[in-house]
Amino acid sequence: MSSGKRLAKRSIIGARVCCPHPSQDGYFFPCAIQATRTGHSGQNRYSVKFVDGTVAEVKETELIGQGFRSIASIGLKKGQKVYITLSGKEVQGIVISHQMNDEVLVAVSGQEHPVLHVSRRIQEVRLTESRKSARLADHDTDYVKLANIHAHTQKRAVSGVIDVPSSNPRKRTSASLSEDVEAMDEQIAAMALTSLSCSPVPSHITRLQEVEMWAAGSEGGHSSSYSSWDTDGSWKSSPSPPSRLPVSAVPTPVQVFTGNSTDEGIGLEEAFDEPSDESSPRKKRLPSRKVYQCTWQACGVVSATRSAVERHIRHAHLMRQDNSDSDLSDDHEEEFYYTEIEVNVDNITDSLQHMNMSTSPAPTQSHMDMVRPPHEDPIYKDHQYGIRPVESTFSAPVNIPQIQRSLSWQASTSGTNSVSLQSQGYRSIFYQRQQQHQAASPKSPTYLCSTQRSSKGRGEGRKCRKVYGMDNRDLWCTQCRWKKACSRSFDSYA
DNA sequence: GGTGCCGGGAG
DNA sequence: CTCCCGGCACC
Repeated sequence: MSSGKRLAKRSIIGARVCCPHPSQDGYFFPCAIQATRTGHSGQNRYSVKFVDGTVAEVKETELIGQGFRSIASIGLKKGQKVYITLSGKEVQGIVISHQMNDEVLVAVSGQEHPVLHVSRRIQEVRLTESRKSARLADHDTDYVKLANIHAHTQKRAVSGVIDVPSSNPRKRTSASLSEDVEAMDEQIAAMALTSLSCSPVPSHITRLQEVEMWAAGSEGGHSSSYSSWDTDGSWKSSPSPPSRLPVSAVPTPVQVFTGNSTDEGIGLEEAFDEPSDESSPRKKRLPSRKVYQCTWQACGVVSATRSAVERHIRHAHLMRQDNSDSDLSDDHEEEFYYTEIEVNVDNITDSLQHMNMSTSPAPTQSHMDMVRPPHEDPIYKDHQYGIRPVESTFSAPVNIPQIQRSLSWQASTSGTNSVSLQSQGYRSIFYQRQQQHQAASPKSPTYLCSTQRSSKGRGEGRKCRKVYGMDNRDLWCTQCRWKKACSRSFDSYA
């Protein structure tokens, strides 16, 4: 944009549009129109330039953007990077599914919160960034780290996958899951690894992977660049911003939201969202506390205590009237149907209110899952892994086998650089948890809620020192570093 | 001896 | 405030 030649006011040249990237099979990427000409058939053809410098000539009908086709006219493939508005902020996400009814399930990831699954109408999904928020900038940072770690692992595919939502996902067999894994690996990984240097966390990447990659990426020496539209309308490309790994962010379960499109009042979004008041430098250090959300399909009831949510699940979903006075049933089945949410104390009141409003039991309470015995749940079969994902209302559960695969390749590829330090720190948590849960019960979940420390005697929880070791003191929570009461709860669940 | 963390001090 | 650490109670 320094040609000095002034473009006509309405010139299409330079317009930001999106079109399928020639080397990214069907995935739409932002690009800028460089030139236009009229083809033989009278149809306009456009020369566009992508972020990565790729120039392609495309037909007018391939362009998505103002004056061209609208996003609503296309089908979004899973893995497509998109932007949506979440609580008034624009966030990056990855398409998990684009349903026939034009509903798009998007996985959004942030710094101090789990991966969110957000549903949006196709019209509300954008292929390009419409504005740059501080929050989004942070996301960019994280995603660059992901790109870094991908590069570090010599482009080995992250074995994450988006589970194809089916009418009844629970009936899917392990075999079909595995097939999906294989089928999607190539596609998704290719997108994540190649020109998508600023790609968001692929939704299919489990929380574990995500954390590990974050951790690993923060030390990444690989200079991947990230690009975005600058305010002057030109592409800006810069080296990876300094990493700001949220070390203190304890892995928390994937959160699933059946968020409506109005962007209002989703509890976790409140915590996720940053208040306009940025004046306090200590914002990110706000103490947080945990609430417990029922993950039974279409429920989402939030309780302040674990026992409360367990009671809710036991009575409302498991239809158990027995054990009414104990916190857990004999088989602890209710443990699988809630998840822990960490919210800032400042936000918690609002969060709870909002969550109760926006994720209150949906009218689909009569879901067929209620009549399906738990042992038919494929998820149950995966408990051998000791990892229990939260199920999505949109039937896009995290795929368990991937976690295993991820662990294995992470283990085999770590140690090539300083990356391994932090990722190992996190990995150890999960390994230890796995072992503990396996020992405790074959059904024991991993992503489990930490106990409130106050209810446990001192030393019963697992602290940063134990988890990370003295060598990784920088991974400890601040409290532990200061020899104060650990602010994290590595639940020993024993 | 290792660990978790209270209490208190320095800046 | 943040950051650090002596020292104590547990294990």
